[in-house]
Parts: sequence; C-alpha cells; structure tokens
Amino acid sequence: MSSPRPRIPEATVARLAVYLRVLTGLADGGRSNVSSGELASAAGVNPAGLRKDLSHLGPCGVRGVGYEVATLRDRIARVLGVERSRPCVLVGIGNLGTALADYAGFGSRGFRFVGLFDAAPDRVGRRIGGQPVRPMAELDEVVAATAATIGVIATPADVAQPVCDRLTAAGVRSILNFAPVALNAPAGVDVRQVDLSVELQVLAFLGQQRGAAASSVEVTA
Amino acid sequence: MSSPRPRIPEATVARLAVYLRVLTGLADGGRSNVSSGELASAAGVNPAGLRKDLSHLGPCGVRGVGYEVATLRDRIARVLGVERSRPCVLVGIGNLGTALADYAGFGSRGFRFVGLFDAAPDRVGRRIGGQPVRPMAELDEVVAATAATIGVIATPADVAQPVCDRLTAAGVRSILNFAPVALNAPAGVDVRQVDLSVELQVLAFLGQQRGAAASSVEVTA
DNA sequence: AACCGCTTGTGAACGCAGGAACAAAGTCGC
DNA sequence: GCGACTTTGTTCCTGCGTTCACAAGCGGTT
Repeated sequence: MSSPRPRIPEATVARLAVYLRVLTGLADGGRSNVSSGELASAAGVNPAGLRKDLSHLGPCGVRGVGYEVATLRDRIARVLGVERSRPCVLVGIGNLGTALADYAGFGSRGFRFVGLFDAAPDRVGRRIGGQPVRPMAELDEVVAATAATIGVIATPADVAQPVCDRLTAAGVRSILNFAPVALNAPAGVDVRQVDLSVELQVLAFLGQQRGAAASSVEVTA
Repeated sequence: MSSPRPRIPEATVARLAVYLRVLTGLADGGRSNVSSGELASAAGVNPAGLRKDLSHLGPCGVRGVGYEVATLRDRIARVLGVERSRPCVLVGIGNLGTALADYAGFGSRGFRFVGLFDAAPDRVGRRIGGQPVRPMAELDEVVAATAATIGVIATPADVAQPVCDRLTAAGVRSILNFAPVALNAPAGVDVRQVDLSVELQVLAFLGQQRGAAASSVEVTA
C-alpha cells in the first residue's frame, strides 16, 4: 500500500470529527466551497490550527479559493473510518441508554446500533427506535453475526467492568464507557471514558474561581 | 484573603473531579487511608501525575503513609467548589434531557437541577424526578429566584444558540452544551462542549488505524 | 534512640499541542 | 499576458502537560 498514514494526533482526530459535522451541514445547505476562516469559526477553533489539522490529510484545498465542501467531507469521513456505517452494540438501556439509542446524531454520523442489551427482564422486549431490547445472553451471538467492533456501556457503575469483560470476550475492540468507573480492558482494546458530571465540576470550579477573582479584586481595590 | 490560588491547570481540575469520585466511593466503603498508587490505579492515571495534581492543593498527605480519605475528599470538594450543592437549570427535555434530569450521579456530586425547561407545550407539565417541566417563559424568574449560575443545554442543535442567549441574559455564567454546535457566548461566560458522537468517531478512527496497522504488518511480513 | 523502609512532594527533561508569521500557489482583473 | 490579491500549507517558536527520577520526611522496629 502507498498510504503514508502519518500518525494523526488524537486531539486532531477529535477536531476532524467536528469539522466533519460542520461540513455535512454546509453540504446539506448547498454550499460547495468554504474557506479555512469560515470553517474554523463554525467549529470554534483557530484558522491556523484548522489548516494544520487538515494538512495531516495531505493537500486538500486550493490556494486562493478554499476547500471544496463535499470533497473535504468525504476525505475526512474516510480518514475517520466512518465512510461506511459502523455497527455498534449498546449495553444498559436505562434513561441514558434509551437516549443514546434514540439519538439521531449517531445514525447521521456513521454509526448504527445493531443490538440493545439489558440485564433487567422487564426491559427486555421493549422496542426503542424500532429495535427490541435483548437479554444479555444474546450478546455474543449478535456481535458475531453483525461483526460489531464498537460497544457502548451505559450501565450502572458497579456492573460496568463485567459488561466490559463480556464485550471484549465477544470480540468488541473499542468501548465507549459512560459509567463513572475506570475500566480494565485487555491490551488491543481501546476504551474511552465519558463522565458527564466531570464536565459540570470543571464548570463549577471555573465559576468559583471567577467569583474568587472578583472578590479579591474588591479586596485589593 | 490568604488564599494563594496557584492557578490550577484545567486538565488537573478534570482529574481532581475523578479523584473526588473515587475518594467518595472509598469513604463510603469505610476506607480511611489510601496511597497515591492505589488511588491512581482506581482513577486510571499515573501515580506521579496524581501526586503532582494534588500538590496544587498544597501538602495534603503524610509521607510514608498516604492520604487520609475523608480529609482529601473534603479538600478537593472545596477546591472544586462543590462542597455545597449548586443549583443548575436544564433546557431541552427530550430523551437526553430526561436522562440528565434523572441521572443520580449529578445529585450525589454536588449539583441539583432547580428548573427543567422545554419549549414544546406537550412536554410542559410532565414531571421528571419529582420536578415539573416548565415553559421557557419562566426561565428568567426561576434563575433569579434560585441564583442558578450553571445552565445545561440538551436541545436540538438549531435552537441551542438562542437558548444560550436567553440563559446568559437571565444571569447564567456557565453553560454545559450537549447540542452539536459551537456556541457564541459573551465574554465572562464559560462554555463547555460535550459531543457524544465525537467520542465514537475517535474510537472508529483508532479501530480503523489498528486494522490498517495489522494489514500493513501482513504486507510487510 | 537510631535505623530502615515506605510514601510523598518536587525538580528536570521530554514530547506535544497551539499560535503567529511567512512562503507558495492559484485566481481574478486589467 | 502580467500583476496583485486571496488563501492555503508550512515552519518556527512558545508554553503546557506528562513522565521519570530523586530528595525529604514520617512511622515502625530493634
């Protein structure tokens, strides 16, 4: 293969996902060209940084003109590996799990849930977004049949680790964990952690710091 | 004031929130002491980094022994500004908003929702977690009455910006945004963005990269 | 009372991300 | 056809975050 694969930094990958979303919106709106400045503004980043991010994909713009929306969108989608829809399984169909299963943003961005699982018998059989909630016993079978490589955990914290073990045993290679615990996964399995309350706590800290700074100004004044 | 306030890095603040969660769990389990190694393992970080994070709070451990769980927990809570419960308002009571309003993790970590708002008339009046969904018209009144400084946006993307404007106009100073758009907020207002599908796309990229690496090994082998 | 082992706290080096400035390149106008 | 303008791609640099490694300090033991 001639693919250079120049090791794209993870921070850049996360931003590429944002650019992809903006570009998709622009394409749907009929736009065909866009400049780095406009794209950066819509994505909330610095124009120079955006160009540096895109430079990891090789030259994909035209100097003096900008970027072609559809071309850039497709290129980013291919780099991110979402040019084809990827099958995912979701474990834990509580409030959050239901919201995730119903979230249209996943489907429009290259992900589809091919299996919803829960351990509670009274949740099994309910239909969410046109799909039935299945018992955990069917997990291996579904993962094998659909070749799903991504698993999402939206269970309570105390069962997240066993669920992680079952997912990896079934063949899942990437896990997105919403439970507030650090997961232990075998080597070769990527785990990403999303803790909703951590973000709130960072906000609380920034807000308190701002308040303290204001009052210290009063004191020093 | 004698508080030095040595400018804690934001990355450290985010990890402090994780340490706080782990410490709360340890305290509930009856543990009184913990070492940096054990704490780091439970939080999924490097022990040296954890000690450096804690060093921003001043000396709070005992050499040769470790950290006292309850003391450290209280100190981190005070630094983060969550030693008292903070009032928050939530706008957008769809699937995700309902999940957030019901999420017990917020309440146990120093946040309480004092107002749930939605623009859709058929959602107004429903009760979620013991609270009624209110019409947007009551937003200013509730923010003023409760002195809420934190707002959470869980609306569709196309109304997130106007909702942000209304929140800031009502006096909210910190915003947690789940809608997939970059918000424009006035100076002095902190905005944090959580895009659930970005995390999935990073996973997809890592998975694809791993697959490509494996096949290139085949080729070179 | 002195020693030894364990753990914290800190200092230094490394690597990475972010921002600004500059050169290359293509287009539009004349 | 030529020049000027616009915008990309790149390079340098500064600052931050992370990691490793060591010195300092405390408890337990003899």
